[in-house]
Amino acid sequence: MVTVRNTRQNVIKAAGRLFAEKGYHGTSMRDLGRELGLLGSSLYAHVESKQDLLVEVVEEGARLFHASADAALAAGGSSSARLRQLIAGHVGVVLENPDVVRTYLNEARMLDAEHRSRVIAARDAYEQAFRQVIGAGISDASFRPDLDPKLSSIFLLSILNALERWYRPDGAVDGSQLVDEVTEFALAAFKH
Amino acid sequence: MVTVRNTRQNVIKAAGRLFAEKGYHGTSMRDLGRELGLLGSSLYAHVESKQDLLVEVVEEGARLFHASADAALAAGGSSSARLRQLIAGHVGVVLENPDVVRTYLNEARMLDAEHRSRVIAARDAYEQAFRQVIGAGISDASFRPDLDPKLSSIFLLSILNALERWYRPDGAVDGSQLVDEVTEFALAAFKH
DNA sequence: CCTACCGATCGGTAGG
DNA sequence: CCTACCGATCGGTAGG
Repeated sequence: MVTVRNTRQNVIKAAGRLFAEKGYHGTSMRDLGRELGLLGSSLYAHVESKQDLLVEVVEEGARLFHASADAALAAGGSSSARLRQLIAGHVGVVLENPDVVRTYLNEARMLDAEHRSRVIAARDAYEQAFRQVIGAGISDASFRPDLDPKLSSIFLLSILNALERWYRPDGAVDGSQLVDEVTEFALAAFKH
Repeated sequence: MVTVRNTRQNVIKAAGRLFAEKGYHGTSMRDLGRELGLLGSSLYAHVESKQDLLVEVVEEGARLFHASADAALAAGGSSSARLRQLIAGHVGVVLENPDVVRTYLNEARMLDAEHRSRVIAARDAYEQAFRQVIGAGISDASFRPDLDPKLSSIFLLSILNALERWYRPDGAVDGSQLVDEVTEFALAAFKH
């Protein structure tokens, strides 16, 4: 049996796991210490505060989604191709980082006002990427003209953000099928 | 200035408000007492425990959605008419009971295992109502034949359950417009 | 619904 | 990362 020293990074990772599972306020520093094999008070050698841990996890979530949207838009292609990339990227972020994503989506509201408003700004920017691609698809007649870019981006993101609530990788649907199903559903709603 | 005595019902209502806003674990009995103008300890004249309050709020949420689905299916009509009723009913429940719904959707996982499994069963039954109507719509050729009833009911419910996260009644979209927009989006995804 | 508490647990610190 | 704490707050109770 090997006993390994913890790093700041794996403390943050374990915090994401517990925040996702039991919520920020439902997780004590002693819970987190137990998860890592040390005392709650020892965590302060790695982080400044409990809030600090939440900030780190949530900001990682924001970075992941931002990077995904960046890559999707940089890939170029038709508006529907870019929309497909946005969807595939989002599903990938959710499936590969379930704890970070759950904390990002459900616990960000527990942040202090300053950090929370930065998260809201990041989410708005992310939603703008979806809205612009949908708007472009309407302009070039890929999508139906009566589509509302704002509402339809919210509806699509509602589907994508809810994945964390029900999708289990050991179920009947694998990751690439999931991308296909969400994409087909969205494009069916968007087309003429 | 009048000082009114509290009832069990308005204690539960205030609990829903705070649980929705700050989360179950983020709300103390003293917070709730302050909200009602009494001491935290005085709440125990109305309820047995803090968990008891969560149970009451969450079970009310389950009842509201159950009643909505019941009414929608009892109204009869074509499969797409029943789907419209399910959607309108769900939106109505969310808009008229935002605190109860937010607690039902976000805090039910904080319940003890026994109550939580009952909530999960109630959600499954509710999802079944959507799934059956979608299945009927596929059978009678109202909806496209390649639609997956299970996944498409989840996608539609994702949109409906996310309303609590973004919709504000003082915004640009009113309740009946919201029903129309969600309905149009879903039916566009379902049609041939 | 208040007074007066209870033991347990919370986030966090000093010093090593 | 541990020892040994700290004051504050937690859910809850006895008795009125």
